Amino acid sequence: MTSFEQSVLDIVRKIPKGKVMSYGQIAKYIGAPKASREVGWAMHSLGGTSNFPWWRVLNSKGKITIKEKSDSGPDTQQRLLEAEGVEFDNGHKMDMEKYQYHPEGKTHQISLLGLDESGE
DNA sequence: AACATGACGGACA
DNA sequence: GTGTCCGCCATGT
Repeated sequence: MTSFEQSVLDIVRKIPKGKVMSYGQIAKYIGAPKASREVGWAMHSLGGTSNFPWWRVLNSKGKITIKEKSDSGPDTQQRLLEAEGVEFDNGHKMDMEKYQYHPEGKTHQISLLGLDESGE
């Protein structure tokens, strides 16, 4: 486990319920803006670890680009997100601007969505 | 060591 | 808005 992966896990665990972050955003937050693929690889390594919110991570387009897997596929990820209140458009995309989590940027008035951001 | 691939992202057409 | 290409970085063959 590299320090990079450690950082990724640390950040992803801080994403509150009902919110998401993009691979590139996480990489940038860590200090390696070009290592978006590394973040993706880190998630791949975890391969559906249930005790960690891997599903709150998607690409900058708000699209689930995860590869089709048996245990943790795109369907599973979308289902988990919708279960947290994330609305998907056309059944496969979501409003990134609306649900993206900003660790430092203080969450805006997301409360109007009716989501309980205090729920970790 | 070299080449191909990938849970990415941004620039272009 | 969609499809393709190129750049990045790590891994697998």
